Amino acid sequence: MSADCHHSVGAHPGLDDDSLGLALADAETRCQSTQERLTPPRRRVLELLLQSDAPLKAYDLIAAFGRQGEPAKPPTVYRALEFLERMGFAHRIESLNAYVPCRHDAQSHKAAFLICDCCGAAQEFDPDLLDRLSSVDMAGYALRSVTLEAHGLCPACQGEAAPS
Amino acid sequence: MSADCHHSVGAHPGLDDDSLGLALADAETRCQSTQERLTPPRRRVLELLLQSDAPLKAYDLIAAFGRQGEPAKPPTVYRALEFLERMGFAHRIESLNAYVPCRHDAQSHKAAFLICDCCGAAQEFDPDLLDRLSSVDMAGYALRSVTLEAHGLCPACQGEAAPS
DNA sequence: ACAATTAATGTTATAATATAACGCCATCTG
DNA sequence: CAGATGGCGTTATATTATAACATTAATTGT
Repeated sequence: MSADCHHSVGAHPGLDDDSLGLALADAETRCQSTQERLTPPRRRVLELLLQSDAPLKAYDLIAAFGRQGEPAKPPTVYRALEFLERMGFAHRIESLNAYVPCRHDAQSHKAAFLICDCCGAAQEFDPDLLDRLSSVDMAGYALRSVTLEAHGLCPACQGEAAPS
Repeated sequence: MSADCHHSVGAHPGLDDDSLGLALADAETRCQSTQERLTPPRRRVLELLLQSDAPLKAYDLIAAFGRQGEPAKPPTVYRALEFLERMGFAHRIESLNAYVPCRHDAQSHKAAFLICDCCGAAQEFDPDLLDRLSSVDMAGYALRSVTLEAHGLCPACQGEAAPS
C-alpha cells in the first residue's frame, strides 16, 4: 500500500456489532459441529479480523489483542491464526504477510484476492475460476489448497499518484 | 516440505552447464534490449536459481553466493532478487518464502505453481488459466501481477507417509 | 575530456515476521 | 481416577527483510 494514498479502504468494511455477533456465533456453531473448540484467544483473533476494514498483520493482532491495551505474546496469535486457517475462518494473504476473515465458503481452502497496491484494500472474490483448474493443469497433483493473489489498482485508485 | 520425504524433487531439474550458459546469455540479451544491466551480483543470483532443482530461500542464496564459500550480505541478494523479479527472470513463491527462475513467458508477471508439500517440488505451469480472469472477476481492478499457488502432493508423493 | 547526475553496490545495523521448546492446566477416555 | 491429548502461557530465538548511508561505476550534457 502506498504511503500517500488518500482513499479509504472499504473493499470489505469491518462488521458492526450485530453482524459481528452473528459471524462469531456462526463460527461457534461450525466448531461444535466438528468437535473443534473456539477458545477465547481464537475467538478474539477472529473478532479482530472481522472488525477490520483491511488485512491485518500478525503483529497488528498481537498489539490489539488485549482489551486494555496489553499485547498478546506472539505464539498466542500465531496459534490462533493457524486454527482459523485450518477451519477456513480466515486466510493468510501471502504477498502481504497479512490475514483476513474468510468472506466465502469456508473449509474449501481455496481463495482468490484482488489487492490494491495503492490503498491496501484486499477483496476476496469468488474462486469459481479455481475450479476450472483442469486435471491437465494439475499434472497429477492431489491439491489441498489453492490461493490466487492479483495485485493492481482498485477503481478508486486508478488515475491518481503512482503507487509505491 | 515434509522432513521425511524420500523422493527426489525433479519437477524442474537444475540446468546443466550448456543450458545454463544459454539461459544466462538469453537474459543478457533481454537486458540489453531494455537498457537494463545484468550486473555480476544479479547474474550470480540468477545462475544459482537456474542451477537449483528446487526453490531457494533468500538465505540459501546468501550462503551460496560466493564462489569460495563466503556469503553475500543480505541486501546484495535481496536487491538482485528484486531486479530479477522486475525483469520477469524469477518469481517469488510467496507461500514458501522462496525463489525460482521463470520457466515461461518472462515479463508477463503472471505465474502459477504446483507445490508438493511432501518433496518440496515447485512446478511452474502455464498460467493460461489466469488469462481467463474476466472483467467481472476483476471488479474494475487494473492488474499488474497475478500469482497462483496450489499446494498438494505430487504424483510421486501420493500414497506415502503423510506430509508435514 | 570533464563535471554533474543517476544507478548500482558495499556495509552496518536493525526491523519485521515466525517458531521452538518447555511446563502447566483443562478436557476427554478408558 | 489415571493416562493421554490438546490448548495455552512463557521465554527465548530463528528466519526473513529492509533502512540508511558511504562508495564506486556508468551515463549524460557540455
